[in-house]
Amino acid sequence: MEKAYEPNKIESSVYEDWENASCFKPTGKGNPISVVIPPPNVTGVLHLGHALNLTLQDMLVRKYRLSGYDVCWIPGTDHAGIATQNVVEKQLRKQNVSRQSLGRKGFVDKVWEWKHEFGERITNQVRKLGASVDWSRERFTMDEGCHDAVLETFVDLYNKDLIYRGEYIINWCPRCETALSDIEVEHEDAKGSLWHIKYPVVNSKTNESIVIATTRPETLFGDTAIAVYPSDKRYKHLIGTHVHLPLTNRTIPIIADAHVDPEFGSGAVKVTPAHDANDYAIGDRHSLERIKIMDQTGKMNENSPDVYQGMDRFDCRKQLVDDLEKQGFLEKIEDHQLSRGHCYRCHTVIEPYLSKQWFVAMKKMAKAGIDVIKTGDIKFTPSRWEKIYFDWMGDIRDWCISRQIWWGHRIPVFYCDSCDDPIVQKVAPTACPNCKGITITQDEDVLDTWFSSALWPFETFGWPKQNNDLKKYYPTTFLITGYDIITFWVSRMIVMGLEQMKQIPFKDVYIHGLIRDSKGKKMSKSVGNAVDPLQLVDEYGADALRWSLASSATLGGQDIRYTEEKVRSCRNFMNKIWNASRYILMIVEQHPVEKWVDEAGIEAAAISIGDQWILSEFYTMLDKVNDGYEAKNFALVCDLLWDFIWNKFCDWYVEMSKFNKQSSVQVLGYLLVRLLQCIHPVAPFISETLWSTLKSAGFNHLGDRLIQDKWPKSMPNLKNETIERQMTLILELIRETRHIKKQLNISPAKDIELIIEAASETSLDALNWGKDILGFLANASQIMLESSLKERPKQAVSSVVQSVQLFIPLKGLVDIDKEVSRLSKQVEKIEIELARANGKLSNQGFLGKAPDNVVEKIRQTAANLQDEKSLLEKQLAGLA
RNA sequence: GGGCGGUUAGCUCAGUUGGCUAGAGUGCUUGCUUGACAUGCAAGAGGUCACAAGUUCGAUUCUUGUACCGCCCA
Repeated sequence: MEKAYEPNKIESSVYEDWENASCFKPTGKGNPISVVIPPPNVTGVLHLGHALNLTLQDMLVRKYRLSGYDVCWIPGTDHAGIATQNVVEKQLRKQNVSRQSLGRKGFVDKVWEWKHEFGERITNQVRKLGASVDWSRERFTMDEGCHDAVLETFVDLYNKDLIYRGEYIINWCPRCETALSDIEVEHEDAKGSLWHIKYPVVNSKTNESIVIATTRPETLFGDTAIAVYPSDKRYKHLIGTHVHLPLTNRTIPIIADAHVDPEFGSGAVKVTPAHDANDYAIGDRHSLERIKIMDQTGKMNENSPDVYQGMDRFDCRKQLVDDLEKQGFLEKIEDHQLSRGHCYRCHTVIEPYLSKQWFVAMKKMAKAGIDVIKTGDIKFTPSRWEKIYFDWMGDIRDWCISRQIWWGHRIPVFYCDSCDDPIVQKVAPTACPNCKGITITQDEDVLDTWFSSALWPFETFGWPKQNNDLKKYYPTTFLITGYDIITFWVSRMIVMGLEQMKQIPFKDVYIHGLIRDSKGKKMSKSVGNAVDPLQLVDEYGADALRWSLASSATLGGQDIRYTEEKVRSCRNFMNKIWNASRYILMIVEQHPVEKWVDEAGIEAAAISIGDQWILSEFYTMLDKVNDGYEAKNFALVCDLLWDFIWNKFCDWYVEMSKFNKQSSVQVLGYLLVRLLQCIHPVAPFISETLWSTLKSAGFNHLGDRLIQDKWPKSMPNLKNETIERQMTLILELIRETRHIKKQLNISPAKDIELIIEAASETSLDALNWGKDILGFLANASQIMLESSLKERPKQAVSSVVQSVQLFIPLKGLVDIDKEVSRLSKQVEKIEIELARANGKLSNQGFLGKAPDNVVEKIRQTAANLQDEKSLLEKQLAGLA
């Protein structure tokens, strides 16, 4: 074995072996457990958030697999409509090719080419992280099966009046040239202006004008009214009159509408029904005309005066404000804070735009989605996300699902040239069923990507085809994802699962935090603070990265600050495990084992008290680890394993075992095997590698692969609290002895003599069996143990540990003054604690109201402290 | 404007229904080529648990308020 663990030499071959041996496929035995991966964007690259997400799923999946379940974990990728189209378009632009010049079919072909070329990049990254997904079931949200599921759902929902088409104000991205759903718009506070513009009243004898305040002057050409609050005294007399629309020769009416806020700006607002959602509503109430003044790229169109036509909306704003001012229409400009919507894909400012789109009637379906959480059929961890979910679902708006792009599932709606009714069906009709017309065109739009991801938990198992997988694995067992896509994805899967499957899509939803940089900033490519997980895998190994992420996934689901130091420390831990194994193998080589014991034989093989202690500690830890998995407390699981392996097994037991290697070899080997089983879900590569090393080095009883082995069995009979407590005393005595040596500048290696007085029966007991260990690890070849010393040893340094007196005779090295000061300090410390305990015990309220066991504990503490204090004082007196 | 989360050691974070002397990793100090590991070993130092009030025999933990930081929604 190498002196240090070198992950990059072994990881890929280990993974290949698993894959070749079909280790990731369901065994077909045991209770089914099923999971679907949140499909990453097929054209994207893996970031640390994916790494965290995959690690957590893989931990549960591997734990379930070891525990004998029939685990089916489905991988896949998402076609990510707008994002992918943007990426490919950008590539084409470099070759001076536009999407339009290729035509729809040519462009879509290009995207498929791209997908075939780069799609494997991301799945290989998933492999690098060690995710044990069943690649034979890999899916893509645009593959044939998913396409069929999408068509089936669309047609079905349409027939049930749950999908409809209508002309409304939607969020339009003028750069992507498509509609977006409400949640695809990111709102940002921005500094803007409030322009006050004068609209001259028609035929006014007093040359009166009405001043409106607007944040978007360029939409002026689309104004079809001015609205004021009905009882507003300033404007009441003008209601019903008309005003000149500045810079045009149109006139528009002044209307009264109760939704106008008289406090805002001047109290009068311009109404632009085709470019603002509120104005649309006003326009609807007053039957106003809707005039679109921009084209789909955000440029002013033919409905604006000639001079502005073709101008970008923001250039137009500048020009228009300039012109208004020159012609005296601009009253004033005020600073104004506003919230501005941006496209979540390209960050362009969203244009509210009147447009005919397809919608899913979420309002009608939301209640069922809320109920399954209320009843507890679906549980969110941490539960606070349930409230977020309720808020969103309770106030939901219908979901705009049509996108004016080419890459995606084309909407299965067909229009006949000769009649009006749309034909909605999975297969393109050859003739119109109404009028037999044969000129039929398909709807140009594709569906929102999230529409297909919403079907992911059942389309991946073959739906709408009914098959065994679907029967066996739906609903899935759990879902792990980040809180940023609860609304985008989780909520929609729930709604669609209930609608199409009549069953929830998953039972447990674990929501983890997002990964941020070391300063708490969101990681992003454009800011340049994004970290490539693959680079970390190369440098530190996948296991180290996985461990660092899993140990940050606490129950609270807080965001995680990434630091490379953390990964490095986990790499060190992997190396520790590697070297502990290396040591044990060396011992096994020196002391070959004929037959390794199993659970049935380990008790008899645990000869020394150290053996019994470490087994007890191990099984205590194992039970806690099992509870940790139950609670999905990933960080706790990691901490428990780390603490046991490093701080108990390596630091103490392995060191103790050097006292008698021959007798310890069984327990060393027994525990090493079980530790590898325990760490396998978090650190699959190193554990599998060590497993095969062990197998070829005398551990003949091991199965071929750890991944297919078993999770360790609990052994309550090997847990022994007394031994654990007694060992604590021995370890503390060792520590205290080393401490004294250090304080007196005595080499730790120097052999010394120990004189110990243990007055109580339990401590005397502990020392009787533990004194060999004490002597060995504290370098004391002579130990004198008494229940009661006749006199204080002369020329000795002393201390008290758990009411046990410790003397180290050191002729000529004892400095009385220093000893007095050292022991006095200890007394002082104890006195503080003692005062606190006695304070409680003299408090009638405490004695009367605190539970008996608590009172008893404090009594015991006080007695122990008192005891230690007296002993220390006795030692002080003896020094004089 | 509404909601959520956070504030614990120099740094990054745990802390399970209120109860033994508040923990870990990292960093720091000191000493170690101890026959697995310097990616290590040993021994240490380091905290008025943001602040204030309240509930309680008892508050890092529960309630309210304040301050600051972050996120989501409008």
